[in-house]
Amino acid sequence: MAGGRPRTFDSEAALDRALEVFWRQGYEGTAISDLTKAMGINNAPSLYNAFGNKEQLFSKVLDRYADGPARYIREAFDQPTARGAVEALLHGAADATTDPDHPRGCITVQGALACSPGAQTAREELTARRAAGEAGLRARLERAVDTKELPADADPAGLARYFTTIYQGIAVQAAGGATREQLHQIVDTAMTAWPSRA
Amino acid sequence: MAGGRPRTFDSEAALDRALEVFWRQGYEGTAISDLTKAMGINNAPSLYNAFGNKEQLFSKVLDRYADGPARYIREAFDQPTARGAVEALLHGAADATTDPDHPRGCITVQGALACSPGAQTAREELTARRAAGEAGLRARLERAVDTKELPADADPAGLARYFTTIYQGIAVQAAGGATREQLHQIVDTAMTAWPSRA
DNA sequence: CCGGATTTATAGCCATTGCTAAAATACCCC
DNA sequence: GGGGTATTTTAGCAATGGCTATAAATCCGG
Repeated sequence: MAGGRPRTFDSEAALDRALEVFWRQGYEGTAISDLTKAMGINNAPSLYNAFGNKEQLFSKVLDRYADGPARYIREAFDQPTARGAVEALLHGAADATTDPDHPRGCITVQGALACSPGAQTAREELTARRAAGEAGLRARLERAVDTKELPADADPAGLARYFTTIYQGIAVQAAGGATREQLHQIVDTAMTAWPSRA
Repeated sequence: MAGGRPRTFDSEAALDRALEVFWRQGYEGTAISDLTKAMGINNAPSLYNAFGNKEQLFSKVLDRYADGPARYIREAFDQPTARGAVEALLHGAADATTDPDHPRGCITVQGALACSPGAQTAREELTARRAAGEAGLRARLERAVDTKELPADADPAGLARYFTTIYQGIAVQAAGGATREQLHQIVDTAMTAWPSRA
């Protein structure tokens, strides 16, 4: 009743299940036994054999997150205008963080904001991913200055930080129980700060 | 070398030490042994005797937080104008979340955003405290409508959610390493959304 | 139908988790 | 100085943490 060749086991589906658990419980609140149970893996050794240790699994899960539930982030940058990109990003966040098919909030924010010394690596990985998102937004806004969509005196770095702050605040609000409609309204208010050509 | 009457042990100072640990490591990332070490208590039983269990200690720590490092929040509401109150609140957050004498961020946000089922009580307590802060802000903004500082068609509840979102986003930004100056700039941008008397 | 490769499962590592009963100690008041 | 009280200590509970060595079971290629 044991063993055999690789059963072409669907590791993507398993990662999706692991994502749900990490998303809901955070890195430190998730035990290996929680993961094996959720992933349909019977024993811890099988999990370690397939995905490495907890940190490595978490990293793979974050990749899967970016390609799945958070794909809207990358897609937002494809909008023709920078303003459209920011709107797609933030309204997408309002939807994604309240999707009834997933835990509330954003794993990148709530996965490991504060944690014990033993989880610093996970925390730093999340910090880096958040910084990467902000940097991508800044790049898009810089381009908008070049194309004159934004005035020459606009501050792309400052605006990127502001809208990233909105994004992260939305994640906290969602984790606290805010409704989807309330979050969309927050986005509308936030967009008020968009620079007008004086 | 053991025992004795109550040594009028300074429990406030001990709570301040516990606050530092919970603040930096979160509820679930903090072990009782971390707390006893930081608080200058030799044994776990002494801690339980003095402060109850972990949840109760956490709650006491949050009270101490509200009266100490986060006192600026209550004080912000004393500003003569609602706009002044919001500015005091958010600029105060920019300072407090980057105070070199304390861990970065806000314990109310990063204490237990996502956690295991065993820490739900702590999570719910933080959620409630965040909601209470938002409710206080809403009340202040409703008063501003009454006094005509805000236009009659302003939405106090929506504005309170927006500025609370900024507040919480600032906490995440601070935890991620943003500088104090960057946070103050975010606040300035956020205040752009303040309703103007059309 | 067997040998070799591979993945399972069993069992257990060592450390720590939050928490507590019982015993030992030190203090204050009389 | 003795009695009573309060506290600290020692020791340990049952459970779990992440992780792994060993061994059993299964499949494939031949």
